[in-house]
Amino acid sequence: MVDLKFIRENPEIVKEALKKRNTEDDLIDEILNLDEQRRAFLKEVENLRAERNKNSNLVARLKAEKRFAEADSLIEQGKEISEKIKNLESELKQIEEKLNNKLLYVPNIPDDTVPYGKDENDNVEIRRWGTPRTFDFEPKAHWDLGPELDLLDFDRGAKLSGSRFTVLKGDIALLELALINFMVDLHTKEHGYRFIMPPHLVTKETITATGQLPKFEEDLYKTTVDELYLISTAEVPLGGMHRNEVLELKNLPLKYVSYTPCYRREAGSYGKDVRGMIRQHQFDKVELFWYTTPEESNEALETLTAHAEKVLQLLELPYRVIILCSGDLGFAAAKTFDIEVWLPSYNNYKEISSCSTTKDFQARRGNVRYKTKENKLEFVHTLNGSGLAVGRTLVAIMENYQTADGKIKIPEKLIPYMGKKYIG
RNA sequence: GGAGACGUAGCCUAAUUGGCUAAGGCGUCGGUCUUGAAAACCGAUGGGGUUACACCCCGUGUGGGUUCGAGUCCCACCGUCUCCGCCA
Repeated sequence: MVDLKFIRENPEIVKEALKKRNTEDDLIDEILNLDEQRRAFLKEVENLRAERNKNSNLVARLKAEKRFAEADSLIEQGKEISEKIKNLESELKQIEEKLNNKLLYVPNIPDDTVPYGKDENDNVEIRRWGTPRTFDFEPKAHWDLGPELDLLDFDRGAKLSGSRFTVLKGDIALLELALINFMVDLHTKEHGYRFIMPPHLVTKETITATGQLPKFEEDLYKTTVDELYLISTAEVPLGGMHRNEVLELKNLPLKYVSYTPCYRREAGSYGKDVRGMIRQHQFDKVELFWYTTPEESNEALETLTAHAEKVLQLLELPYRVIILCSGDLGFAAAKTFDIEVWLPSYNNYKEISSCSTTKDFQARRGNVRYKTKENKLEFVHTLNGSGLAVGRTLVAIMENYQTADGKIKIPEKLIPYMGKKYIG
């Protein structure tokens, strides 16, 4: 959530930010208008409340002095005041609800260092690592290789659950588990994260705090009976854990790593990545999440991104890092680095991690604060990043590590987790 | 699922049968003192309205209600604990 006060005082900056995101509409003017109405009503209500308070205090004093007749006449006056307050309050409440709802639809303001751009074509490459392998045979895409080796079963995935579901079988399922363990080990033992296993079903309040609701309801799976939402990323429970809490400065930064499946309806991605298991309704992801101070959050984004990159380096998978331009930035993010891994089947780099700072955007929505050295309560900054998307890592290994005789070599670092050097 | 107890500020704990300003402690920050620290003492320590101050409003799990007036009374919901039931 963007600070209402900030919008009020800097409407042009906020409008400009929205324009850079291609989300220009009259949202800001509506908010300013509602805010003005709200404050006008508030003033009136507060004056009446002050009058009521004065009145009832006087009643108490008169009664104590046994001046009952005078008290009775004040009680009559009090009734009238209360009636007025009641009416105004209900109008005020309606305005406030409208205002708050609008505020939840305002995306985060891009950081100054975010390049201006319209869409993904304007993202800027920052660095590359590794060199894509040159094959002395025709490499197969994972959607061919997987079924041929009876490791990926797209047909049965579709039979069980429809399109964009896949069954992982045998060694490839074990490789998925190995990857999860490998990533969690790295982040907990080398990078100092605390491992968290959160619920996968969360309340509306929780998923609103991280920014998936209310704007992206159509992308979420929702249970009907209890109105719980399936998480679309572990960012949701990790970012919701400290909702309405005050964190201790000495405990910051809090660094959490989590493994969860992620459930996404992928509404609006029809025709995108339809082959194979690049884009699924359910996929595993190891997620990194930070709670930190405003002073340290810029550097934290670099560190978090480096932690995600480390996974690819250890697996010796070529990748590049790009910074998202303003037009491609996610709703809650102020700045995002995407890590893209080399995929032979795409003959290109493909997103495997997205590392973002939301600054105080999520903390404001979730009311997560900390006490500064000066003893002030302030919103923390939150960051999140995939470390990594496990399914896509699996695909990258299958494609990049395939052999001429149609097998898959296991990356050096994963051999201890797999107990073998080849599968297939 | 059933029964009971409970929910107060960053934390812990008070508040006659509804009545003036939610008291006190701890922690934290600032100050006095000190070579430095501790102790002691003083002050500060939720949100909002007002350009800012003065001032005012709100804030006792959430939302309603009763009342001139609600931490206190009533209703619903959420959560925690205890016991019972069911269950991998």
